[in-house]
Amino acid sequence: MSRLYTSDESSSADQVYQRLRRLLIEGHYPPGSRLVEERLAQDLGVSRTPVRQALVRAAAEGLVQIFPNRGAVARSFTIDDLLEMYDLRALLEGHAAYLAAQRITPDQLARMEAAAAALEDSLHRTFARREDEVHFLVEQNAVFHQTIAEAAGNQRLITMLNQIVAVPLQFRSFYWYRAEERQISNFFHRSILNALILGDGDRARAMMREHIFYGRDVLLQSRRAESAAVASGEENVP
Amino acid sequence: MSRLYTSDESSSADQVYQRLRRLLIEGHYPPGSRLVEERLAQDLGVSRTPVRQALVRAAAEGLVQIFPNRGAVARSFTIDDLLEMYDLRALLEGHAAYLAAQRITPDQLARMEAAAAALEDSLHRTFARREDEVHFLVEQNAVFHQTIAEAAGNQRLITMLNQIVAVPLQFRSFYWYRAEERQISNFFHRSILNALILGDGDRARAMMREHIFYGRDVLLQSRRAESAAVASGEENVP
DNA sequence: CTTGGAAAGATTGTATACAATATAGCAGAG
DNA sequence: CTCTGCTATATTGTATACAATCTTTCCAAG
Repeated sequence: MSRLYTSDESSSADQVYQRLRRLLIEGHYPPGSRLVEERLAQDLGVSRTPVRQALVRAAAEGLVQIFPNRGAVARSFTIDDLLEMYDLRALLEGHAAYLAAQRITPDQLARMEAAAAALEDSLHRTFARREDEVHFLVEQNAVFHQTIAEAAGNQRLITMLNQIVAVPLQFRSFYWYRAEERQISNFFHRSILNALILGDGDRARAMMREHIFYGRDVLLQSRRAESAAVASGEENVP
Repeated sequence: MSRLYTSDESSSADQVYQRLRRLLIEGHYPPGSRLVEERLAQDLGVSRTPVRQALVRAAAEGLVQIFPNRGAVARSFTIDDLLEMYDLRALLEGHAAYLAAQRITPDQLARMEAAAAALEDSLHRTFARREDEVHFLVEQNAVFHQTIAEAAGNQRLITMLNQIVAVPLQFRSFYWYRAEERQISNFFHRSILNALILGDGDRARAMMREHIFYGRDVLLQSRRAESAAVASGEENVP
């Protein structure tokens, strides 16, 4: 029997899905907005067929909600939703850190070290646009966390984390605004890194959990401030 | 704006997905077999369009693998895959049990009690067909575990557990064959139940983890026996 | 002025047709 | 006899057409 491809999935209207996902995460199609298939098809330059598949997939991932005969809506997150997700994230990433402590390779450690250093340096750098800065920070942060998941050596854990972390950036970007929070975040990164170097899984888990709960609290704080602002007369759905 | 439906998803070719899922879990279309769209369409009495969507969804859930331009295959699980899944299941269900200890309602406890009792009684009952027995046991067991997930009060946790537990029954059914293992399993159920009644989250988690690891070990043992049998000249893919 | 209901419009759900791609089988050269 | 390349077949991927369903609008009755 001829060998089937080893790769999971790639190329073609899988790209439609990737683009849709990106659009959702980056905040075009804001939470709560309707996702009319024809419109998406035109935006992405394809027919409705691949769009539909992408929507089904995004729904399975929790990024959109599909109401039968009524269409898809970019998922909106209540505060309770965010609490649930962060709770699971702490559980899963904490576990990932625990596992990683016993298996991480020097190469992976180096990658994490580089990401942590980049985040620290960025405090003293200036960027052309605020957007660029946020993008850079989000990316380096993703490298740090994804490397841990990778080092844990559990493919399904990686998949689950990708699902959980796929919350629209909109909700997370403010996180990177203030210097104080970034410094604390950097401190957590260093603590986690140290624990991993020492092979101390318990400590790595504990620090990772605290790191994530800290992020959650910052998010909720700003979320509350935002909803207060909205309550005073600001609208975001056309 | 008129209120959108609260229900998540139901009715229509969502049913195609449910049926496909069932077929996969129950072992028609055994692991590794090709899932040709047209054939599935005929089997289910619809066109390829809804079948394709169901396949995409099943792929997102990990039940099938889709190879671009080459079609879908009922996912086959290596021993490592099973280890990964049980590791996560212990983590997630353990956490669910921990959370449930603080929030479970008398009604939910009663449901679990009934399921546990049904599993105990079944040891002394006779069924018309072995199949019926396995079906009954799997169902009661599902009630027990799903109620805990429900009591944990985290919707996303429920979703994730559904994904993890969706391993083809084929792999799990043997689990119910021997009386000794069933007795031990029942004992774990009672231990978990007690911990929940007492509101002791730590113990509930610990017992749940052991329960799941025990199931894993039984599974792996029989899996190894089975693969030894296959090695001696038995084929299952036409 | 509000409410009920029917018709028009918009959008989703499914089937089918066709294009793109991979697989298998066969022929011919080495 | 084996290996390479070409053609035929099977299957997937996408677009489009039409049916089913929901939403909105408008008008009449209360």
